[in-house]
Amino acid sequence: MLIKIGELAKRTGATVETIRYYEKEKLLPEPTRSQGNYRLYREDHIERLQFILHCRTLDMTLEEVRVLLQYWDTPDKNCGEVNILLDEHIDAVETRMKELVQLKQHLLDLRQKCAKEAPAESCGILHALADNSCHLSY
Amino acid sequence: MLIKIGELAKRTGATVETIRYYEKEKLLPEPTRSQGNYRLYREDHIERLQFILHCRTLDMTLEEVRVLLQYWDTPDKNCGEVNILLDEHIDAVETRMKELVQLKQHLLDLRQKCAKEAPAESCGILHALADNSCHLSY
DNA sequence: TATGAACCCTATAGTGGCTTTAGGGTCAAG
DNA sequence: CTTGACCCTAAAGCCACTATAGGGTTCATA
Repeated sequence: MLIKIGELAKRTGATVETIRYYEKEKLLPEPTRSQGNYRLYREDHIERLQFILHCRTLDMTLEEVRVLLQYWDTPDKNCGEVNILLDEHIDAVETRMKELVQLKQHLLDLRQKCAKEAPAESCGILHALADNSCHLSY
Repeated sequence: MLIKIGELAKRTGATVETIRYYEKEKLLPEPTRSQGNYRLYREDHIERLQFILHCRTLDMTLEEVRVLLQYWDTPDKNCGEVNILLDEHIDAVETRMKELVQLKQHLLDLRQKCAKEAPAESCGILHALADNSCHLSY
């Protein structure tokens, strides 16, 4: 059961362009072609693309995905590095979350400084952003 | 009191390259030059660069910064749009935070699936990532 | 048989916000 | 007079796509 790229896109939620991009990046193997030079995909292509897309919804970089796919392709290798990669990724997400909590507080503080419309000259927000002794910077 | 680009970088925490980039993007005005064609900056350049850098630590895009700088440059304009821009930006940060909370939970769920090292073949993480009925996707 | 719409192809450029590289010039100290 | 720290420009590279230009294929309908 062979499907064309548009069908693969529909089934996985990727765009056609993204699929071609992943092929160029060698994350997906080159599929066979039809007489008219259309790409023809099999089940295992669907599964592999879904693997990549899952990783991407988890905010992994394509480099991280590449590492995971290597394990995927060599099933008898020890998967210890998979755990490490995931732990590091969780750390990165946590760090980013903490940054965003700080960030949001800074933004709320800043927003407080100009409750009403006024000439920009007297706008507390612009003054706070310009103030170099301001404690907004990290 | 005129300073060269390296000194400006040191005082603001930007890199020399970023400063030149902001100039090319017309966020910073072209400074005067020394005889040897070195850029020479004044106090107001420092303040303007700090304004931009503050905005960037608040994760604003350079387009957003450009809007704010416009108010900065026309002090008698009404600052209402500044408030709107900031409110929208706070919304965006909140949205991203919620996404990251979800994301982290997904990652922790996933990490659970492989507590110990094992051949990749039997690694629960890889299986979960490949499983197309997996509920990890958004 | 002609034609039109829906799909497919390649190659290339653009996005944002820098960073890096290549290949130089300037300037003060030793 | 040379060394080293600094400065200059122009262009390419980064990531993960997205968009654009300019075509070719396939299939149903007129």
